[in-house]
Amino acid sequence: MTSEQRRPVKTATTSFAILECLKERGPLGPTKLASELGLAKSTVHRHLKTLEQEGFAVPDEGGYRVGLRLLDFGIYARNQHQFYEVAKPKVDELAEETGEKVWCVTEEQGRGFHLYGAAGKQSVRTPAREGTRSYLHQLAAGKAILSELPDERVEAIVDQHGLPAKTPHTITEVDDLFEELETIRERGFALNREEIVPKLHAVGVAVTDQDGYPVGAISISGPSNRLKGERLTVDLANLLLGAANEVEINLNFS
Amino acid sequence: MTSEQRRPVKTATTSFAILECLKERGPLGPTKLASELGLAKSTVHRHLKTLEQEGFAVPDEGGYRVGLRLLDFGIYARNQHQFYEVAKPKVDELAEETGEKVWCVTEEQGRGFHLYGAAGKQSVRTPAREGTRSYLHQLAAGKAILSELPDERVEAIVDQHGLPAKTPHTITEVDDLFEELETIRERGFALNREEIVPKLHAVGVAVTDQDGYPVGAISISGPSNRLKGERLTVDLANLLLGAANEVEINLNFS
DNA sequence: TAAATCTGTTCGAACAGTTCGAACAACTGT
DNA sequence: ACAGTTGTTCGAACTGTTCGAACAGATTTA
Repeated sequence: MTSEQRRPVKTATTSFAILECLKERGPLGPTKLASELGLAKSTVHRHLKTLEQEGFAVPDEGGYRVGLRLLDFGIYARNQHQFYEVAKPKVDELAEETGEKVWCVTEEQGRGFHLYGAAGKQSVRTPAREGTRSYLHQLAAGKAILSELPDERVEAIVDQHGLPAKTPHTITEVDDLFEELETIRERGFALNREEIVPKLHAVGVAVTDQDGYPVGAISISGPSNRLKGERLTVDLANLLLGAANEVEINLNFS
Repeated sequence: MTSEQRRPVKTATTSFAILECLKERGPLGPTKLASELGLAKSTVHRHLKTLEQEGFAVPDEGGYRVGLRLLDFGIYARNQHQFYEVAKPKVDELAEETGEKVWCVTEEQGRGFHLYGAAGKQSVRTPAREGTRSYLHQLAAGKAILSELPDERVEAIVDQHGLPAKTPHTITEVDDLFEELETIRERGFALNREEIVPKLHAVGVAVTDQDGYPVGAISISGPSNRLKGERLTVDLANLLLGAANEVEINLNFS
């Protein structure tokens, strides 16, 4: 589907690489960026000035940082998903009700994107953040989405992105994944037990449109000693199933 | 300060122009984009494929749209501002308390960026959105920020961006602007009376750091027939002044 | 205080990469 | 089935990017 491209626009690619580097390694100047990316100082300099003119990079003490212009684009991208605006109030509600961290996640290009998260009173800090891109098989919400996708789509996604591991519990074999997806389809919700972060558990339920295609998923995550047993697989799971169902109905009338 | 650049990276610029066009004119294909931007179809096609590979553009029915990868960058850019995380809870609180729309805004490259907004119960819909970039002189929050900047910085900003009008009430003369800023400094808060949207009023108060430099501003906006008289210039203004003061204290201890 | 060592910036030439148009393939709708 | 549209591929011309070296400015060291 999204196969390798023959001739990407190399110049644009380096501009993006610079932005990526600014995001990953904090504020940097031309010199450090150049050595980091294996480019000439002057080349990076010219790119930075262009990025600055566009508002995508901003000079800061210690170098350049990612500019707020990108927030404009990012928020716009999020608002395009009607799933976001419908799910958001439900996510807030669930966070309030459960006290845990609640996320809504959607799929794009075979990856999971954290659209919106709400933190309940006793919620723990996780590496996830709004906008974060994750592998679908490493998320409860992601597995819930995968379970509603046609098998050939799942295969294409695995082909493209693989099944990289984050912890010893991450699913890394295709057969295991399909088995897991079958289980999820049977019981209606997905579980995540330390598959992305040690000591972190989660439940996830997919939200589908009228055609049964998954537009996203909602998940609740928290410490493994609190999210276990019946609380996880009955109380929270049922809460989520109800919420997802409501979102589905609201989606069909908007 | 940010003067015209001699030789911008033209190729990168066209990639950005394509993204901008996708944001402004909704999903488009290579053909329409090409005619819109005055480029060859094949050129746009190659750029789109590159953008897709990077996750910045995504194929959709009817063409390409802006990808969620940009949300990742945008949210990161927002999180870099400690003003955001400190002001956010206060903005929520003010929205709850007043029932109106409350924003926190920061300045970057002489423009105002809407970092975060909360909608109170009776709040009205405005063109602003999270991430939106506006001219500082058209916003209550923006004028509050300008009032705390050194005069030469204000002059540089006016030089660079001008004083474009949105309504007949927008300030368009430099002298008027400086007079207004002086008034704002005297009374401590900024007012906006239909200067950006007809029938929309707002109050804004700047938040400064230890050195007195403005890191942003908070504003309350709503319909002109509700935000007027003492409610606007006494009740809401005092509420904002208190909130801004709290944010300033919290900023100094984080 | 001056030398030394960073960093960011400018410039021209060589090369690499982008741009364009035309031709082809894949769809859509009539 | 056909006409009109859109998306895609390809090679050649040329424009624009890349690089290294040299300069200026700032910061640190002796």
